[in-house]
Amino acid sequence: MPAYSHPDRLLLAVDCIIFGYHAGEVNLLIVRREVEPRRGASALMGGFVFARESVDAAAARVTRELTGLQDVYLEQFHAFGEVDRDEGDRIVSLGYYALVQQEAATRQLSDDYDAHWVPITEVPPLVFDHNEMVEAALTRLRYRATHEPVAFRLLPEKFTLTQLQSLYESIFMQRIDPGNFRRRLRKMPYLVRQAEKDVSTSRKGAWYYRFDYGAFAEAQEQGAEFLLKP
Amino acid sequence: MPAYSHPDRLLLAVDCIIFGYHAGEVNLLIVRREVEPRRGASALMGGFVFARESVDAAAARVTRELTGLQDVYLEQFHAFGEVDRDEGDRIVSLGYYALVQQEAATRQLSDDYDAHWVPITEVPPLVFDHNEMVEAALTRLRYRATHEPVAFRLLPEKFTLTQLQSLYESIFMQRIDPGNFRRRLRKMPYLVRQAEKDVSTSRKGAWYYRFDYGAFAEAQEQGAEFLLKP
DNA sequence: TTATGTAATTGTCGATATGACACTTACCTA
DNA sequence: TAGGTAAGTGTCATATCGACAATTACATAA
Repeated sequence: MPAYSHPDRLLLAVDCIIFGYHAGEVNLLIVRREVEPRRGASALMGGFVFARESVDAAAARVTRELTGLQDVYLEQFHAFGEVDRDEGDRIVSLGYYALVQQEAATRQLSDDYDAHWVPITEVPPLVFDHNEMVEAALTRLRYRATHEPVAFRLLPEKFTLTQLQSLYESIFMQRIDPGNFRRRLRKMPYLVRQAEKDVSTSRKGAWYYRFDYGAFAEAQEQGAEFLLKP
Repeated sequence: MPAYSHPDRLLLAVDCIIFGYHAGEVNLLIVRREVEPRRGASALMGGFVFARESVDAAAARVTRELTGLQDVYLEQFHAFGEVDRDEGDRIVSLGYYALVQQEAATRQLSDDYDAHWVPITEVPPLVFDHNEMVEAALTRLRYRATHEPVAFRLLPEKFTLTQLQSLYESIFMQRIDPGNFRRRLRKMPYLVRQAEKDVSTSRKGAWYYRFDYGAFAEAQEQGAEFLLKP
């Protein structure tokens, strides 16, 4: 079989869709391309997969290079492999999306890439098929945020239920009824109320909550399933 | 950036998890490996991605080589990229699952690969991480079959509702209440009853149905969403 | 001191969906 | 013609849902 005897070797890359959350909006971290083709254009942060590096490790490395953050939540969501998707060499790219705490990432942001955050509602034209990648990443994030408690990665340790609602409104780009949303939250024993309130946005103040991963693991063992629809 | 100046070139493959359905069971098409390492062991059908071929096209080609079928439903579901996943050269592999009509595929099956069907409940040990791939493919298939009308690809043109239920029972590996399942089906205007009955499994006979893709497209435009839970 | 406004939070209620299961239908065969 | 079996429908208590009203807490203005 010729396919096996003389296989072609290809360039394999990862592109990282890095999501943050700030002031009621989910944002996307984009960079200015440093290499030809399309040098200087807006793009996702990416990099090649090395021969002795797993693809997950490559995504983690690329994310770390830009944000300085370790242990970031990363999910691979799709491989993009049209022959002409890149304008130069043929490159197959694995799409990963990352969920980071925007404040922490911004603090350690590398200066080498001219990176900046843009709201996901105002993503500018990006190179190649990167806009398509962002859409696919959002689609996957929406699914994941509904079925797994991953969205909390975008929030600080302590957050209010109103913040959580705003986050979901931004992810799903739709308004959510506060009463119904909180009814769902009230049934989650792993959302534990803290002793303090956030008094920055209202006179009454909103209770801080924390996601208790231990309690969640316990609930899961009892057969409970996370489900949080917008 | 050294990553860009001297990128490594890798072997990129596709592996196809080919599902069929026969006699109440979802089956998996596996082959005997023709090349080292692990020549002769059971494996998924796979092949390398050529330099001038999209990854989707590679998956379609590999599926066609084995089954002789064109226009097969294929969905890419995950890229497997651990460094040591293959025992020989380092190969990154894209997982695709295919839904085929088992009878049609079996009729045209290539003799070159010693292929045979095994029930998904009795998948033997496969080479490398191929068992993991099968599990991941099933997980994705379960999601897709719930939210999109793809499972019909596994059935003949005309099928009975009991057959459809058996198919879903096999995909989800759980018993389904006939009354409740049929209540869901009854609300789908794009499932059209034919004039004939299948009298092979009961004295009463079961009405044949057909999935009307035109009617489904219409329903979708009206905002209807496909949802069929087990 | 009290009224007022606003965000936070809880409660209500009719409509709809769900799971468990009983019931009916059609038809061949003993 | 009685009985068995798969096919197919109906019932009902319970859970869930969306829409929206009502209440709470508290700082500030009057």
